Amino acid sequence: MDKSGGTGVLTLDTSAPLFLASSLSYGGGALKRKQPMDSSGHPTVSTGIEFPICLNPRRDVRTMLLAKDEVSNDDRVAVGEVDFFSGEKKNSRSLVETELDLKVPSLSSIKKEDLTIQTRLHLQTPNTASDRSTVDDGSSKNEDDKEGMNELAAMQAEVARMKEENQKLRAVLGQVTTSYNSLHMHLTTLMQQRNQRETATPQAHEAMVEEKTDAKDRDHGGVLVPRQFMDLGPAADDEQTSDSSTASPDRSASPPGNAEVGSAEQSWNPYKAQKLNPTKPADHAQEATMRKARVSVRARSEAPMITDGCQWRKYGQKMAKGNPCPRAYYRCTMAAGCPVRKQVQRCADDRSILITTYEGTHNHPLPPAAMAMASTTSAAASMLLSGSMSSTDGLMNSNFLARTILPCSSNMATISASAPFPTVTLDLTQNPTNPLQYQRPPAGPFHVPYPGAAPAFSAPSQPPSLPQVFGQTPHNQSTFSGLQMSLEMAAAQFPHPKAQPVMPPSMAETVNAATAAITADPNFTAALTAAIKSIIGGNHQTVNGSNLIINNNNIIPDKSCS
DNA sequence: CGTCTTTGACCTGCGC
DNA sequence: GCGCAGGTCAAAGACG
Repeated sequence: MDKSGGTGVLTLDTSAPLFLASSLSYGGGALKRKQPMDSSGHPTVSTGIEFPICLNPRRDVRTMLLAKDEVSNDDRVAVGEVDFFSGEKKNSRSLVETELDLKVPSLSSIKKEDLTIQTRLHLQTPNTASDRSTVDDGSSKNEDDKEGMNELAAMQAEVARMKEENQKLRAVLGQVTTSYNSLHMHLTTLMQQRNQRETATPQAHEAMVEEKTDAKDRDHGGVLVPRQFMDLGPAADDEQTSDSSTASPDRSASPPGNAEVGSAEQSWNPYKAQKLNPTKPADHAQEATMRKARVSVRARSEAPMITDGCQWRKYGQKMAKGNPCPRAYYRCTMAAGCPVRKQVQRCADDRSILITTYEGTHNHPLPPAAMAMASTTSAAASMLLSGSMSSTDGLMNSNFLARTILPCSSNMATISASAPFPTVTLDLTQNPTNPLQYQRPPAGPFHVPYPGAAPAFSAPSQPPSLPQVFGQTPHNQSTFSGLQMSLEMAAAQFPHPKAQPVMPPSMAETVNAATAAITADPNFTAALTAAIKSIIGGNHQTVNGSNLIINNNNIIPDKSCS
């Protein structure tokens, strides 16, 4: 086992199936066979492919990896242990697992849950070596067996208790996450208003002051979310129920005086919205920004479009300049007035690559299969909105993320934040050398709620679960080659000289801020990670929109696709 | 008959 | 102001 450059990439030998063990273990157990040791006497696993493990380093998450060929039937021996919190390779004590160990038949069935939430308990006798020698001696074997049985029984009871505690902690984590989202969105709103106030005309400034006052009043009501997300939240649900008879949700059929319906329409069509309600330019600017935040997915697929769990209706098709393949426009039809749209277009150079660009946030409950994209796009939208914060904030966040998300790195190229619209690009086209496919994690409290949505809204009829990888038809399955948060990019603030000629300072600043905001947000990280948690492999980053590829801090123009 | 797709027209923003 | 490109609308047709 090795750790690779502080990126959290574990290098493993996959010639032997791995066991991902929980951390409940105790020393002093019988070790019936030797394990390979490194020079420092620590157990080792020979290197092979890179196995990215995405963890939130701010949580004390530790993972042991067991090589199957190092494990006997009776005793499973931990051959390595990495502390993801510090990034250090811990003293790899020989540990004997208990029944809590999560044994999985292969890497492909490792779940994110296994990697992110674990409870740790070390009950280690003071002198492991003496225990080992005692066991190996065999003279007091019966006595040891009895003690072992007693310990085992105690451990089993402890395991049950810890499982319960773990569940409680998960619930708390979910609540904290929700609260954080709400606060974050409020902060985002305030920063938006500040930025707009700085650039607004005096008249607009006055309007902003009034708007802020109104917002303050609303804040006293306990709702602290940007306007669009308010509109797309429960209020939008109200619209959905009250206006469900409307056959065409995108038409301007909103009756006068119905502010919520009108705002939903506004978010859908900002041009009409400005005509309908020209008195609040700040709101519309913000809505437009939110609406324009995009998530682009590049995946290899022969299908006309990827299956992401949502229902879409095609409403247009255009020939885009520089691409012989037409661009199709779809809108979400799972609920009336849902503002989410997507564009589907094939890459000009490689027509096997399907580029799907999502825009907007769903205003309705989603099936688990659709949660991946929904979480990703909604989180991206909110985080990209945060990207408009000052560069100082972006710098702060980038440093923050550099400290915190490095272990979350994996090998896929994905991040983009660029003009004209802030965009996150998930490049899933890199052919995976290790096409691992995670199973969908079990439903849990940790999810990315709709940004700014009240708890009531985050509890739809179908409880949100961790996003499932949006799938392809079985015969034409897209494989994610890996996800890579733009960690090095943000942390280094584009230090490489090559970056300068191709990226104007303002653009770099924008990308930095957006990237920092995106990656510093644990929810977005979680959403993105979960959305493409089958990602493993590849090793480059892209900054799309600005047509850049960022690879190990080198920024090069991306002319592959239009 | 309802839903969805197709496709030309229209609208808007932007650069010149 | 004009042209271009991106995005959207909406009528017509296809399909089950």
